[in-house]
Amino acid sequence: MRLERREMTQNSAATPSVRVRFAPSPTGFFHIGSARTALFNWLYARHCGGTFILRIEDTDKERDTEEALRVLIDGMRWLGLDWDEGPAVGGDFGPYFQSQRGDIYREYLQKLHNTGRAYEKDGAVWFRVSGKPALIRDVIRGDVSRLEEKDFVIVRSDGSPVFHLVNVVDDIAMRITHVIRGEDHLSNSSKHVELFHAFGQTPPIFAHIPLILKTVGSGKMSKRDSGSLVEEYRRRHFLPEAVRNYLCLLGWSPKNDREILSPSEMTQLFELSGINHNNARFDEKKLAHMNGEYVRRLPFDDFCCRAMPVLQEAHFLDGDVAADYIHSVLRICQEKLRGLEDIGTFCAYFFSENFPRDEKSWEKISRGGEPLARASEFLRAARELDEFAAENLEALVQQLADAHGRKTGEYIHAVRYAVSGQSVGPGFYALLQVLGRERVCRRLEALVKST
RNA sequence: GUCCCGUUCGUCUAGUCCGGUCCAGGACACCGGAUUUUCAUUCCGGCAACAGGGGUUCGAAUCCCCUACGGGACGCCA
Repeated sequence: MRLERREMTQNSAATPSVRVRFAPSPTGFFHIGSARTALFNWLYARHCGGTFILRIEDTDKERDTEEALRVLIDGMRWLGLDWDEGPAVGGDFGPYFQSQRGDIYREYLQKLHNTGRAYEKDGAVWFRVSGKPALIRDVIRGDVSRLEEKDFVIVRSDGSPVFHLVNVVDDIAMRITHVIRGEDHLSNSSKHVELFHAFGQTPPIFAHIPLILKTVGSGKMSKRDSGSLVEEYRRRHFLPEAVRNYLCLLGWSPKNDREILSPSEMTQLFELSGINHNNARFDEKKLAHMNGEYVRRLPFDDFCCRAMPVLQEAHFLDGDVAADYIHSVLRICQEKLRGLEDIGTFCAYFFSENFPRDEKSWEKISRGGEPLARASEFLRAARELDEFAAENLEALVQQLADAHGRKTGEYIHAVRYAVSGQSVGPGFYALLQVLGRERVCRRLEALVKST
């Protein structure tokens, strides 16, 4: 795979190898919008056989960067966005933390002083603009011209360099070919283009991607909005591949009506020119739907591996639970789950006698018949059954229904509620078989006696 | 206020560059039906959009202009 990519770049000899970067500042959160920016950079690098760089813009000393960096790195890894250069992996253009690049910034700043483009005022260093409109070459928007009218600060009076300067210097020093970032930076880009020219450099190609808007209300999504943080989905046991898949479809489309895409399909089809121009509203329901689809499609073994931590977290496995039993439960539940986070409520009655009961379903069942009577009839018959297996149970319910002139559904509803407290769940007969005769009869007895 | 970007079903989008095959396709959500057990699974069906107005053209969702609306940026934040 790696070799193939290298070959591809060599074949398109005229274009230098693509180098893109994701340059977050560690704030302690990994915003879903940042994640998508990272994803688009990653996809483009992988598509072109280029290099994906992770650069940490940690110029704010106030924050607890240790912990904040962890959130970022964990989030990136969780989403499967591996970087070729950056923290933990190194590279030829480091260091990859801006807090460690002071000498490089001073060196570049000197160039601006030498050419008269930088001057001091009020203790800060200012950049002298050219007075001409900057041309922003953007693969998504086309050419955008913008006049940067006023000089701006590039080094604060406390000596620390400003974002605009370090961003451009790093992009030059790291030989970035494409700057893929949020549209909120489009207006900044005229400043950056001016700086590139002042350093005697051709600016990189820009790709300003549309923003992600709040689900309801106006404005872009912020970290305060529900569902806006990557770590939240991780905590809720969403599958990272589902989150990644949803994110790549927000502002980009493979143009063939396909939605579930494997990573290799994604990287193969991804093009910057195919990115939309307009902002997209975030839709948690669609994400949840996609997550459910991924969960149901998981190979069973894989599903088990991912479900185990969820069972543990719900304390379902605190006692001694046989591995076979767990597997049987998971086997019948997988096809019905909307997401791993539902396991807590969906599977509780398999592991505890102290499971929640949905009173509303009971009322509904009671309105339509006499569930207690059906439960008693079933209980008597179930005790006598030779073998407590799905086929036998199905035959038994059919017999009861025939004998009493009732619908099988009446027995099923009553018994399901008695043993699970729910009106929904896995296939009924499989459910009983997995629970086993002893547990089923005990729960039926409890219900019949209690009323 | 100034500058920049945008505008197809409620939402994400295909179609726009290269005008006719689009009385606009897919998906989520919603509504209905089927699976003679439910359902949150699966299958089938339904609802629903080219922001408005002017051009150009035999013909415009697609090209041009204006208006309206939405978004972003205007920091010694990043």
